[in-house]
Formats: sequence, C-alpha cells, structure tokens
Amino acid sequence: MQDILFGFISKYISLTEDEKNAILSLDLFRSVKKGTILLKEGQKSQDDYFVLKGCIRKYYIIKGEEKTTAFFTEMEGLTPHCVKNNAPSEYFISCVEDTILTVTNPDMGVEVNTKFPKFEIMCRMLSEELLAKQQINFDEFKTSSPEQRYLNLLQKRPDLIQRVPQHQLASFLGIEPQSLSRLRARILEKSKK
Amino acid sequence: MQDILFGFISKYISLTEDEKNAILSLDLFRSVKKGTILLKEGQKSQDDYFVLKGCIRKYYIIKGEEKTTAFFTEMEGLTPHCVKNNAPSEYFISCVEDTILTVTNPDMGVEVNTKFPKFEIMCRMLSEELLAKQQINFDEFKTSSPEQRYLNLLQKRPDLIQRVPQHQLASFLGIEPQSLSRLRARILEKSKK
DNA sequence: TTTACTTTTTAACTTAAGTGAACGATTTTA
DNA sequence: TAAAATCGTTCACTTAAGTTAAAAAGTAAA
Repeated sequence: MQDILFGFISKYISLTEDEKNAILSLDLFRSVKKGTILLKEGQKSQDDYFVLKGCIRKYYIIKGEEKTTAFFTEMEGLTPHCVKNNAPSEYFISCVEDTILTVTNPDMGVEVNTKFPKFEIMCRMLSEELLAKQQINFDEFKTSSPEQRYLNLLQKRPDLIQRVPQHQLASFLGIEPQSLSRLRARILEKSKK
Repeated sequence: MQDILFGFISKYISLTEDEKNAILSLDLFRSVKKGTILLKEGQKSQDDYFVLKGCIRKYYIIKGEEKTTAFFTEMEGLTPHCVKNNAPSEYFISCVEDTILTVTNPDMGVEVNTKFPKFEIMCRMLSEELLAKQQINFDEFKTSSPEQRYLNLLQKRPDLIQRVPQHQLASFLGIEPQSLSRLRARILEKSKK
C-alpha cells in the first residue's frame, strides 16, 4: 500500500530511504469502511485526504437534497477548502467504497516540509497540475450538454460509472437522477438504430 | 501601475526595495488594445498573464462558434495550460477592453526564483488559493440552474455584467445568447410583480 | 449622416430537463 | 424473514433551454 504512495510521489520528486522512513513514521494510513463520513458540513477540519484504494465523494446538502460534486479515486487527493481558512465546511465527504487513504494535516506538513524542502516543491507542482486539470474540466462542462458530459465521462472515467450509484453521478453531471436515467435510455435507443 | 502589482504581491510576501527593483528590471508591463488576441488556438506559448487593469477573456472555437469560459480582470492571473506541457493551445485569449498586464514566462521565473526563493512560496500560495476558489465555483455551477448562475454572478461580479458583451457572458454561464436574453427578461418580469 | 456591422431582443417551434408520482427491484435493518 | 428504506426506471406534465429566423437597437466606419 505504501508502494502506491511512493509510486505517486516519485512522479514529482525522488526520495531517499531516510525520507521514505520519515514519511512512514508519521502513521498516515487509514482504512475506512464504505459509508463512513470523513467530514461533515459545519465541521472544522485540518485534514487532507489522499486516496490509495477505493473512492470518496464530496457532496452538499441543498434544500434537503444531496448534491454530489466530486469523486476521488486511486491516486487522487482532496484538500478541503476549510483547511485553508479554518472556516466550517460547506460540504460532506464520505466513502463510496471501503477505502484506504492517507490523512495529513498542516502540522505534519510543517514537520516534513522543514526536514525535506522538496515537499514544498511537490505540493506546488501538484496544486498547479490540479488547477490546470480542473480548469479544463470546468471548460468542458460549460461548453457541453448533459448528454455530452455523460458520454465524455464514459470515455474518460468509465470506472466511475460502474462503481458509483447513478443518483450520485447525476448531480456530478449537473442534472437530476430521472434525467440521467432518461438520457441513458435515449443513448441506448440511438445506438440500436 | 507598479503599485497595483506590488500591492497584490504584498498580500502574500513582503518585498525589499532591491527585490522590487529586480522585478521592475524584468520589464514585464504591457499595454494592450481592446480586441488584441494574446494567444491563438494551436499556438505554443510560455507566457503567463496577470491583469493590472482591464479585462481579458479565454474562449474556444467549437463548430465555428466562440465559447467564452473565463474572464480575468484586475488582480487576476491566467496561466495557459499549454505553458505546463508545451502543447499547442486549445483556446484563444483576447482583450475585452484596453488592458494593462504583466507578461511572464518560465525563463524569467527561473531567474527570479533562484534570486528570491520567496517567489516560489508565493506561487504555491497563489495556485492553492486559485484551486480552492475554482473548486467552489465549479461546485456552485453544477448545483445551480442557468438563472441562479446569472443571479449569482450579479451578486459576486456585477462589474462583469456591465463591461462584457452578453453573448460572451452567455457561454460563460453555459447557455446560448438567446437564452440569456430571455432569462433576463423573465427575471425583470418577476421583479415587477 | 448614411451605411454596414454587431449585438440584443423577440418570436415560433423543437427538444430536453425539472417535477411529482408510481412501480418494481434491491438492499438494509429491525 | 418481514417490514422499511433506497434505488433505478418510467410516465405525464410543466418549464426552460436549444434552434432558426427575423427585427430592433446600438456602434463604428466611410
């Protein structure tokens, strides 16, 4: 499981054995059951999550309805916004599947960053990379219809469609569950002809 | 004009006179006429833009139609994705108004960063902050209707609605220009009653 | 000032998404 | 295992957005 983490890190910086051990000594790994809520609305948290295996989702509750806006699967990380400004969270984070993840907080960060400045560099690379990806995603979302967005997801993250309940996928695509169901039927109908 | 830049930077790090002079010596400032295209689709560029005064927009041309996905006004910066991977740009960047901006590229960056490592820190703070904002924006976009998105924009960036042509705003809101016009009429009608 | 061009609005029509309700099917849990 | 809750689909209906076209308003250029 550690290999997954180090494999990921090695895409950005190279680590010595000492550095690897320093990371392991922080005891970051957590195993979490499906359905567990990691963060609740209104809660203040300093924790960052990085998924090694499984899937977590971010959702809001708006007028009593769950609105899922993001999923994080293997090798994806999530920095809740509340970490930055210490404000109460506006959303929930829960596990879609049994999940293994790392949990880090800024205190650990300071410790590691002063020992190993490379981490600072990796963090910058990571957030720049994520920002760029996020922007492209947003642009694609804005410039396409719900049906196109679904077909696009089918191309880019076919696994998500398998492992995530459809009503959660719906709000991720910006529509209601009934519309997703109808839209899927429509696509199936087209492909028959 | 320099004051705007230094005022912005001072929110993240503090600069000595020497450091300020080093920045000024790089000759970053550009004055650009309305309508000027800074970046074209297919073009490879290493330049980052930071708007000091005015407004620039990012747009795609999809099936012959302009699709505007972002605006950048005072104190906002844009790192074209193509900078990161040196791939040709998928989109255009042009000036909505006469604009004063700084243009930087990684070569300059290296020079400044080695002299003043603080910059590295500021860049990280910036991209983390932007990433967080971007995520909230995206979440709001997904969880609201075109009409709500317009009303939301009216609250958060009323200036944009004044200074930007409506047909550009429309795709920014993820809809067609006719729909925006109709939607505005609908809102006006409601407010009368 | 007339002309050409662009932008916004309006209209009629089509298509798709939102809404509320009902139906099995499945899963959860008591 | 029975009852309750959840989930996906379907239907009928409403509302809004896409599309195509044209008119009106505004802007810039000759």
